[in-house]
Amino acid sequence: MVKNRWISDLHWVREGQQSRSQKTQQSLLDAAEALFSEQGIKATSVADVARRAGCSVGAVYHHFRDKTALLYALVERMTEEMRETTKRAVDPRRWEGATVRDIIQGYVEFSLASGRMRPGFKHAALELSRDDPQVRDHLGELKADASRGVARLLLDRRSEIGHPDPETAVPFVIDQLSSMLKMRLDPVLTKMTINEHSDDTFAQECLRSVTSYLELEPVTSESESKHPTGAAAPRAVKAS
Amino acid sequence: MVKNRWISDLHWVREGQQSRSQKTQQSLLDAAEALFSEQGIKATSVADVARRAGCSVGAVYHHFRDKTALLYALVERMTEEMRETTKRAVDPRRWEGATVRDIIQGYVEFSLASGRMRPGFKHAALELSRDDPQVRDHLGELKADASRGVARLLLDRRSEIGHPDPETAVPFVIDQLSSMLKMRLDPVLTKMTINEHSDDTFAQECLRSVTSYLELEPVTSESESKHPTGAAAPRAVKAS
DNA sequence: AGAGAATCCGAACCGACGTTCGGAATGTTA
DNA sequence: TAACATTCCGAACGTCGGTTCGGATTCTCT
Repeated sequence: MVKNRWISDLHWVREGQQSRSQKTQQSLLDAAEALFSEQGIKATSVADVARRAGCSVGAVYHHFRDKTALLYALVERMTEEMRETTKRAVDPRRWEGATVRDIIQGYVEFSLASGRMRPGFKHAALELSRDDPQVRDHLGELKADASRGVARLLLDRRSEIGHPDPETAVPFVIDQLSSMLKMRLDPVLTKMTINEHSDDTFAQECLRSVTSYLELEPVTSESESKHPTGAAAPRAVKAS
Repeated sequence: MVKNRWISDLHWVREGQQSRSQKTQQSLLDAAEALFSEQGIKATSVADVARRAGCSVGAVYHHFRDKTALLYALVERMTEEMRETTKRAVDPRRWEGATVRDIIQGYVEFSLASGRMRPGFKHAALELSRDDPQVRDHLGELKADASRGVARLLLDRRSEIGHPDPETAVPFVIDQLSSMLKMRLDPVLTKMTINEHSDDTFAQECLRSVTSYLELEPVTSESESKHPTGAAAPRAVKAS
């Protein structure tokens, strides 16, 4: 007799008793993530997931109440990761001594690099958020958190900013940058642009745009390359 | 006996003989467009379309070879419209005497206004282009055409531009603007921004950003309000 | 009016997919 | 090893939606 106990907070995911259970649960999640990101959510059947994970449909339903529970578990897993990553990335201590310019550059490079991880699944999550307002708000809040974090970093350096109204300008540039990055990172949306520059010139032009909009003082030789000292900020993947 | 003649160029849409036929074909297209934009493509069944159009499933299949034919016909209808609209919008004669600033402002206002027409269906078309590379390229080319049109208008006025490399800078700003506009216009993506300004301040800030990036000369009283003289450019819908 | 074509109807068909369930296989405990 | 729980299997079921098809209805032309 199976104790039908679902972990409500985790959206009807069963808590395994044996180590065997955890292993298949992970492989199910991995398989689902891969398939959802490759083919989309609706196009992936439960049988597909089971086959990819090397187990049966029954096993899927042993672990997850239904197909959407699998989805929610995946979204939770992903957002947890992202929350951690961005939390570290916008930690003020990490950016001590950095200029606005450094931060912007780091933001662009970081977004390009991290945005290219799990691109398909991020898209699948967005697909899910079309129908599910709860997921939409969840992801929106996550993104807004990150943006607010960067905004705080910049506003802490408002002495560098010549724009008359930094409270308006800073959120604006951040949205500006993240919009461009989203377009650039989405394989479908990319087709909608006319820009075909490498990541380097892209980052450079972003920097130039922000510099002039925020009216930062021009670069002096000594204020250059003030990247944070500790763990280096992730660099953009070089375009081939 | 029905002559089974499909119009291959129009993706297996039947050419009606009687006026009655054309009427139901139109109402089918209208119903499909409404439903696709409301619920998405996959979530809309053929029976739904038939019901909304006030006819039977059989009628649907009398006019369209299959469900995707209906889709293609709709995409074709939409792109035809868009092509016309943008062609008129970027006509150089329309912008005689206009400054770079005028054009940017017109572009933003125009995009805000036209982007809010049929938002759902545009999204559905994007959804379709996920799976169908042909549609993706088609829409991409359409968008790129528009962008190139605006770019040409701006490059024709390169004497106003202080940026050292207008060939790079102009496509960059256009992608920048269209990215922001896309985010602002997509109900899901909007959740991903921290900016909650009205259309007016948004347009204003866009203008400011572009002005400083392209290094345009500051506004003089006489160069102001040089909007095209003929048919007025569509204005942005005022935020309530 | 009447014959033949065009149009439309909707019940029936069919495959795909989510879900269930009885039992087999595997692990755990005594 | 015996008894019991956990985990897993996969055939079977029900639903849903795209598609088909034979016949009813409407139109056109003479």
